[in-house]
This record gives sequence, C-alpha cells and structure tokens, in this order.
Amino acid sequence: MPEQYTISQLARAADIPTTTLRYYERIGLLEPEGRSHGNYRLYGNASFQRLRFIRTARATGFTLGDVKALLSDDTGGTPTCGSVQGLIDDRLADIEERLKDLRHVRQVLKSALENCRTQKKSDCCQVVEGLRARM
Amino acid sequence: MPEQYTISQLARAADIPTTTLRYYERIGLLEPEGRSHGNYRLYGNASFQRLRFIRTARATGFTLGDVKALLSDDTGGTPTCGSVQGLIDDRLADIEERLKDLRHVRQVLKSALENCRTQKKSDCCQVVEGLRARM
DNA sequence: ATCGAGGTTGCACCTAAGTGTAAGGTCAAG
DNA sequence: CTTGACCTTACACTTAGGTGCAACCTCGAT
Repeated sequence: MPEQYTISQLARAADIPTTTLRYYERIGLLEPEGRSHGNYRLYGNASFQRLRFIRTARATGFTLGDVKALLSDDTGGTPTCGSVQGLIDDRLADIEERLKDLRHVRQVLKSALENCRTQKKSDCCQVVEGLRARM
Repeated sequence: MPEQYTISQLARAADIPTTTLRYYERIGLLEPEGRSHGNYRLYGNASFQRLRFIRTARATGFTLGDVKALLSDDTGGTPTCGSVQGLIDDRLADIEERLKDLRHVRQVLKSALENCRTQKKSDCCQVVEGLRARM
C-alpha cells in the first residue's frame, strides 16, 4: 500500500477512471490531499479508503448525493446524526424491498429460462409470453 | 377491467404518468392500439399487460432497451432466442451479484445503526467511520 | 533537448429516462 | 354555446453520472 498516489495510480488502485476522479472532485466528493510541485493532484490512503466507500455505497443504491451527505465533513463536523440515521433507515427499507423484488424476478427468470430450454427451438421464445404471464 | 382506455385512464390504471406513456410511444416501446374519432390515443388490455411487464422489468434492473428487446415484435417475429436467453442470463448474473451486495450492505448498515443507537449522542455519527471500516 | 506518457484546465457533449411548456383541438356538462 | 377537464403535437429542458476534446504543462528516460 503506497502512501501517495497520482491520479492515475489511484485510478488504477480503485479501478475508477481518472476522469471520474476529476468529476468527483468537481462535485466536491473527493478532494485530492494536495498538489505536487508541478500541480499534479496527490492522493493518500484516506482518499483510497474514501473511494472504496464511495464505490461500495454507489454499487448498493446510494446516490452520490447520499454518499456526500454520509461522508460530509462540510456540514460542520457531525453530519447531523438524525440525517445519517434517516438515510440509513431509508436505505435499509429500500434494500428489503429490492431484495424481495430481486428474489421474485430471479424466480421468474429462472423458470422462464427452464421453459426455454426444454422447449422445441422454434417456439422457445415464448419465454416472453411466460414472463408476461407471471409478472 | 375496462376494454378501452384513454391515455389518462391507462395512466391511472398502471400508475404511470401520461407523459411517460407518450414517451414510451416515442421510443417505440408502447404503441396505442388505435385512435379515437378526435385523435385521442386508445389503449386496450394488451397495453395494460405490456405496461405492467415494463414496470416490473424496469423495477428490477432491465433498461427500457432490454425491455424492448424482450418484447420485440419488430425483430421479425421471434426476438432471436439466443438474444433473449442471453439477456436473461445476464440479468440473472446481475441479480445474484446484486443480492450478494445488498445482503452485505444490509448487514453493515444494520450494525452501524445499532452502534449509532447505543452510543452517546455526541459521537453517534462515528457511524460513518464504522461503515468505512467495514466495507 | 526532446519524446512520449501522463498531467492540467475548461468546456461541451453524452445516455437514460423522463418532465415541462406552448399553442392548440375535443368533449361532456350546465 | 361556453367552460373546464382532458387531449394533441413539437420542442426544449432536466438530472445523474459521467465522457471527450482541445490546448497546454511536466516528468523521466534516452
């Protein structure tokens, strides 16, 4: 684990394009920790951690706005406990809902696929009809 | 179940704004079944079914493009069996991935919230630190 | 000293999935 | 026969989350 990253090193480490890192800076989500002699952005491990947090949160339904709120250093220290709890509660509710949907759809898709496989090639794509019926 | 819908009746029935219905028509996803005397769009039960399909598919991660492909009457009858199977396989993989993520995050959020509740008000919002550490 | 990889900025553009608006036509009730 | 709710079109705008480009700067190796 390096101590210091240029933008492309961080990009590589976190598997996020440099353009996106600049974008995150633009929207105030991830500031570089400093600048080099030649004005290159410099990031440290904190940035790397923060980025991983952002990536995970994004991948699981938080918007960048939410992420910003969750990580906000800017709302004067504490990001207001209530607001954080609220965000988390909302997300948990979303997640339950989403899990339910996903499980349902997985079931539907699986049986559709099964249908599709056990049918004569020609009318195999009645799949869609099947889906339509079952949703 | 009515036999015939105006745009706003269909909108109400399917809980989708009329503007969105016109948009769906614009992108070739849902054509009205005909027009009234006065050029009003007329939809039937097939439209209603199709809309429900669209809504469910959308809600579970298909893009409108996917949905169009899945429902396509336009690719010459069969929407090419392989392409449908491919789409479904892809979606199933996504879904598994997503389920895994969601379960993980749910776990993390739950314990974060727990932490948050059992802590002194003041530093309750170390939640975020907690999250960061566990992701 | 110069070359190429990688960095900087600003600004415009992109996709998905809509939403809003203006200017007008239709329909049923009073 | 007018009023108000609902419909039509065309076209512009929106939001989130980026991507692309031009024009220029920096750094390490040859």
